[in-house]
Amino acid sequence: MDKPTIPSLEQTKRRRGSGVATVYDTLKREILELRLRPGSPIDETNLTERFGMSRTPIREALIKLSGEGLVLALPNRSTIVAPIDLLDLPQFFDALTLMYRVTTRLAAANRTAADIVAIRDLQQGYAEAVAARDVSDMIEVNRDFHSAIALAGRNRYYCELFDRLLDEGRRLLRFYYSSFNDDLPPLFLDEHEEMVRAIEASDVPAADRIAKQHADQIVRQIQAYITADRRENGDITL
Amino acid sequence: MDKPTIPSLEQTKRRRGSGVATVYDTLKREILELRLRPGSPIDETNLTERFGMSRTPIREALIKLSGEGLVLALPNRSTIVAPIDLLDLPQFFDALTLMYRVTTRLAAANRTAADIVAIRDLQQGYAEAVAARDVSDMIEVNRDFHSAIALAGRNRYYCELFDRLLDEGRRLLRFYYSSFNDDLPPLFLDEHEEMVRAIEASDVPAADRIAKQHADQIVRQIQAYITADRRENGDITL
DNA sequence: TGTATTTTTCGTGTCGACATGAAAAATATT
DNA sequence: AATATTTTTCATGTCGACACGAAAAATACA
Repeated sequence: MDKPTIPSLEQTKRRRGSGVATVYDTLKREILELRLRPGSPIDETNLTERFGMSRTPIREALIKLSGEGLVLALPNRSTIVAPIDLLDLPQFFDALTLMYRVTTRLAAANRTAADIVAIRDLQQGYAEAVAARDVSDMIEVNRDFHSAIALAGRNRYYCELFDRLLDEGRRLLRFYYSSFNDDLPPLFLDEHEEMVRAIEASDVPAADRIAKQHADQIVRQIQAYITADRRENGDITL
Repeated sequence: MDKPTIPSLEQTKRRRGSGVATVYDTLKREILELRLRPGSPIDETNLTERFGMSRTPIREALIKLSGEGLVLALPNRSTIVAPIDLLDLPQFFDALTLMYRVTTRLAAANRTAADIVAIRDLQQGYAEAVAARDVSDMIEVNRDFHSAIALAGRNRYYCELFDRLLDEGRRLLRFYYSSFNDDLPPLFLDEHEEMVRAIEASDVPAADRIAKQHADQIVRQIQAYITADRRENGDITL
């Protein structure tokens, strides 16, 4: 098994303080893209060789990731990539739906012209990813799109929780789409467009309605996948 | 100025792994109780002497605290205790109110008998703190009371955000009550009692209504304090 | 042969020390 | 005297090494 990309073997003497950031960003991305399998152990000593730095900055990056729930630190034992617990899904869906609604409402109420530009930009990027049939990009841009909406709502508490949920959702979506390798995931372009229009029009009730509808649709899709009967030997004669 | 309590000068060789936990717990408590003033710098070397341990575990504790927003790490400069930004208050109140409602609703829907016992226990503790006129205890037990309700709601995402908000609220309440040294803060005993009853009766609409009412009252009180006219020389003849 | 006990392995938790860069102090300049 | 520049200070960022403890391997025992 080949290791995920080694980010910098060139020992060009990193900027002071960039060590933790590098490890943090790299690992976070790999975790969210499921390149690090949920539940798999993370060995500090390995990372030492991989990133070409001492254990201290690696350790600090892991602690930060642990604070965000992306890894799980087992005392005196190796840290592991946060498992995806399917039993937590109902909680997750509930929180996700609420945050979709609250952030979209607030965005409709508080958005500035600059916010609209940023949101439209990301919506455009999403459309391009859809056109290019690039599932990876679609997932990532979709996340950024909703995060930008939350940002326009101007509530850092919601932003933080929502970002965490969206990240967790990214892992779920990866999990979900990985089984439809050639199939394109459903396109949210229309709903996104409606959402942006409601925000731009400062129409809070409409924003709330569309957010709820959007959340419901996503939840339904993931649920459908999870509960799908994937037994391949169900029909054989015994 | 005397330093806050030195927790362990006895060098009884702490258990492995307890270092970070000690520093984390101690600092967190001191921050929430405003014994460490918001915005004041935290010197790692000082803590080294104070806790009698190397900088590594202290550093890791600070990183954890930073992840929870309790301290702010300035790159290449000293970490500071998270400032209380009064401009963030509207956001804070909005999120707090929503979380009060959501967690209380969920508690009414999902509580077990054991949850009720735990909640009643804390309610009892709050009553005792009120009777003893111990403001510190009141603030702390009040926080635990609502946290227990959230726990009964069985949604870890809400629990996490709510705990953070309650912690931040603890600092605000401390700030608030510190100016009424001998005055007792308003007693929420009745509202708490109503809340527990709604949860016990699994009455979601009632739980929601009381939670909202409770939140509104707290918000109004803090707002009243903040906007209070504290000019002491307003009436002098000039 | 299967289970209990000891030994070994090896990764984490902690330590002391050095390097770096930002703030403060000291000096030079107008 | 006031400002600009250099020097010094010192806390942070990073490093390599040791210690402890848990899992795994090896051994003893039934």
